[in-house]
Amino acid sequence: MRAQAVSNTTVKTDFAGFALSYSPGHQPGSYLTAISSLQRKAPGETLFAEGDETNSVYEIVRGTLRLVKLLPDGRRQITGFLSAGRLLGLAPEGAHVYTAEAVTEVTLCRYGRAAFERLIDEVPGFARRLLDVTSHELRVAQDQMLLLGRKTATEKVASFLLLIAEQQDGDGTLEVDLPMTRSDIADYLGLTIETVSRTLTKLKQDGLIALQEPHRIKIRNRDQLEELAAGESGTNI
Amino acid sequence: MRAQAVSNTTVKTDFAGFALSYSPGHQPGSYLTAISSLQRKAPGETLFAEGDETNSVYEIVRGTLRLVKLLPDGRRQITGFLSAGRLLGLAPEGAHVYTAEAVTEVTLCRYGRAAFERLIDEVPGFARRLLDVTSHELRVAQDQMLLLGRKTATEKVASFLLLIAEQQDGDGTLEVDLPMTRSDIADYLGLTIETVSRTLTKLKQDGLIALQEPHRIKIRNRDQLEELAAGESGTNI
DNA sequence: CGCAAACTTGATGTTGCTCAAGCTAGGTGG
DNA sequence: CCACCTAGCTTGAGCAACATCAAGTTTGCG
Repeated sequence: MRAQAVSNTTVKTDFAGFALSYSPGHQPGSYLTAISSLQRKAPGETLFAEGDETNSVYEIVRGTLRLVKLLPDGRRQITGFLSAGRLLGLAPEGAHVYTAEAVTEVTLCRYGRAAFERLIDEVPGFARRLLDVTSHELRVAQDQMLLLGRKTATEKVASFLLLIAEQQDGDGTLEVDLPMTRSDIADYLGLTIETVSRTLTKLKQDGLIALQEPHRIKIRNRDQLEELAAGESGTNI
Repeated sequence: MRAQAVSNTTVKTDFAGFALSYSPGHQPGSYLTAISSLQRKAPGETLFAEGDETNSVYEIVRGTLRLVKLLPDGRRQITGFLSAGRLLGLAPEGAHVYTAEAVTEVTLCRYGRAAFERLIDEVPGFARRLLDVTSHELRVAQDQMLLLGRKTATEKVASFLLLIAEQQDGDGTLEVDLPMTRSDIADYLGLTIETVSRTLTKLKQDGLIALQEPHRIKIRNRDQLEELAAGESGTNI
């Protein structure tokens, strides 16, 4: 594995950029393509499963992953969709607590856990950077708890669309690409496929979004969508 | 503020112990009572509110806090109950993303943010320790997402009782103290007060728990409660 | 002892789930 | 190149879990 063999100085620089990749406006993959421990996964493939030993840390170079938790009878909760620049596999306990699966074709950069751990302890400021990144993820997780526990189906779907829109462009277009299936969206929002579909149809009928193809939506009335997502109950028609 | 004025060496030792306080079996408060920046909150009092500037970091010495997120119309989600040894206020963004309120009488140790930040950067291994703690919190948050999104009311309540039982003793007794109200439990589980009450009554009737006083329950059949909590749908009578 | 807040219990209502059918699109083989 | 076939999406009808509304009851504090 190249990441482990590489000289300390080189790795240090890479990892520093790597951690910085969480800041807004970074260029995904630009600092990583130079490193050779790249890996690919086809849509639907599993990167690692819940319970697996954690012996690697990954950064996503391109594509989208989903993090999945399952109940014994098959009920599924997706705790997040990760795309370029995101880090995963950094579990201090010995085992992964979720399954990571490719949504689209995914390119990843893989690091040996031992080497990665060593860097955390040795590279000044690196642990701090990871702490900030993880704290941010925790904040996002808390927002998601509010969504799952207290928002209505419409509010959930509106929040989801805005979340995806935000992490895709940030600026003008408002054309949003949904690489995941309705089933994935449902399991992310704690709903069923049918409810997601009906809700999207309703948002379309109300003129808040356009839905040409199932995986391509356009936000037509961002303000109203944001009011819905925020849960200002007055707006819930 | 004493924490900021204290010599570097002293603070370093305190904070190291502080971070270590997350390991199982620590003695809450033992290393902190020596530091004078202690603070008390009566039940119901607010430590800080969502949106407030983050200018302090706190460790709980004694008592229980709840972390609250609100929707504009008043719907409430509790993202966690924290007790002795837990750290809060460590938000890398400038503002708190939840409100922290005392459930019971609470004693806290307060640190100035600037001093705390300095320590993260200067004390070797401290950032790493905080990273591990935060990663663990993230793992717990993901479990809670599974609960909120996919578990039934009975499964939620069973999970909650076991969670509280676990963080209270760990060993034999199985007598659990619930310092929070039904309303708090409901807002933690994404349910209503009535559903929580009915579910507890049902668990009592089925002989899984005993409920002498509203805030004191006894686990009578841990195995079956655990099956319920895990969501093995067969067991859901 | 009295009072307010919290809890329990019951009757009814509604959101979102389940079950069921049809539709659409993309990929494959003739 | 077209037709089929399958996975995914949409739509509809009925249902169930949990919410809401409404009393009562208990608890614990002053």
